[in-house]
Amino acid sequence: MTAPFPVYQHSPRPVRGRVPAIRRLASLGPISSEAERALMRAATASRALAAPRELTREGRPVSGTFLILAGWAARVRLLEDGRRQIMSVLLPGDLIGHCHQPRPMAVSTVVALSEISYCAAPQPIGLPDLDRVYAISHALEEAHLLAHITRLGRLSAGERMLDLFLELRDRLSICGLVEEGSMAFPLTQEMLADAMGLTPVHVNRTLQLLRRHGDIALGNGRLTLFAPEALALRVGHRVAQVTGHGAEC
Amino acid sequence: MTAPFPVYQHSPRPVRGRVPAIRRLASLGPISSEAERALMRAATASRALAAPRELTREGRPVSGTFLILAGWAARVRLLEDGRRQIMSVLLPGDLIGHCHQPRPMAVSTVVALSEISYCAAPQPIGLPDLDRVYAISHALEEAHLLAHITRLGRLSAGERMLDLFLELRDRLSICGLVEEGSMAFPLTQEMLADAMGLTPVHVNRTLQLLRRHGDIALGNGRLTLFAPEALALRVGHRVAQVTGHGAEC
DNA sequence: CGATGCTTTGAACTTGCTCAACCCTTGTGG
DNA sequence: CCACAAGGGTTGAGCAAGTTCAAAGCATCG
Repeated sequence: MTAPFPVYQHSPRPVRGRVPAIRRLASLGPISSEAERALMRAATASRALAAPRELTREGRPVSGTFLILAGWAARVRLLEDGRRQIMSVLLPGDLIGHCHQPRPMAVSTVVALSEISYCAAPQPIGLPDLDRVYAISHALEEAHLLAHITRLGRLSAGERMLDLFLELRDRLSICGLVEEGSMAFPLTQEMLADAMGLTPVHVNRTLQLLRRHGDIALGNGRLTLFAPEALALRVGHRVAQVTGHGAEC
Repeated sequence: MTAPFPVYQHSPRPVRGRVPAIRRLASLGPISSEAERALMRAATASRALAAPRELTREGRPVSGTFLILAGWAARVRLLEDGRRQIMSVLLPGDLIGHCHQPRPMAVSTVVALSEISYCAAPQPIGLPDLDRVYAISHALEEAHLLAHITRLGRLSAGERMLDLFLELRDRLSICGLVEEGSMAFPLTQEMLADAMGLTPVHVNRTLQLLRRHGDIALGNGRLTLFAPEALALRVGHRVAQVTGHGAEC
């Protein structure tokens, strides 16, 4: 009962990468046990943040790089008239505010979409593995932005949903957070609307179609994708991945 | 008649940053004369590419980092059924394929939208200025991606157009390519449609509205924005910029 | 028990899409 | 010099996708 991630208590044995966030980072490239220890140590000093709270604010100075340990967050932009756009969804193992330069300002506002647990990401100084893994993570994040642009620009409401669900599934499964095609899914329909550039009402109707069509099950904070490979084919979903020996760019 | 950029021949004297691409990079941070000479040298070995040709192909190995010297290009994604999304527009001074890691693969397809002139970007090895400027350029590019996501997700057709036009104006003026609010604008309405997630027909009608409203003049390869500050206010346009002492991130 | 937050429903409406044609300019070959 | 093809740009009419507003349903929680 002392483990910080109750969801994973039932994991049979303490395997390497049992913590979802570290599991993700380790999947991006080999990391030394020293680097892994630094991550574990950082995760010890975790902080919690409740649902609609802000972690960083666009234009404000930030105190460092954060690592999400549990829960979902998002980079959002708010327009004057109240319209909101979720620019990217941040999952366990994702970094916030990482960059190679001294960076006094945050580019984007980050809000918690569910209760989250996060920590300061360990400095990669003297840990080249970590540096490399951070860079790959950053490259992947950019790939996700590109995917989101295509989604918003050229996919219909139904395609958009499925494509996003597939991406989230891919990313969560790396963390070990998908079991039999089913995953915890804390987004409300309103958040989905803000991510997809739709209205909540239309999200609701689109979800109903997808359910009726037998593509998904969504409710009670869980999402299940049925025949995800077939869905991926249908919407032309591509998996963002680290290719070959290094990062994409 | 031997200058590679005929457009700038009339410039009265050879000022520093006379070449648009170098002018942009120099605007991102101070660069040593050594770094600037490296850029000039690289620009000497420029290559040309005609309008709908590809510079890199998604998933293909790439031979290095390129620097756009003149003309417009774009990062595009093609869907199976022929839909196309322009994910970002690349202008003189923009880098292609820059990243900190060994990068065997291109993340995105880059096509020339007009006749372009480009060169290999000089290696920043031993030139920390250049390294920093490249990183800032990269950070700005990400800021543009975020802006594009918001545009596609939450702005109406008219707002989208104006917001994109304003961004392009900001970026071109850094290169010294805007004169009295007017700039060369090589995009066809079809390309605009692919960038904005609209159909060419709707782009046409939206442009007509904007013209009638006295916001813009567009034709013969030139775009003029009337009262750009007022337009920026109207659509809530934000200028992506490098803040304070370092890069955004 | 009422309040709160999320989901669902209906009906009218608007924005943007589709298809199809036409126009205009530019360049090319007979 | 003209004909014609090709690549934009423009127009119209009908349609589909997504929005708006407003209300009701349904859990959970204090």
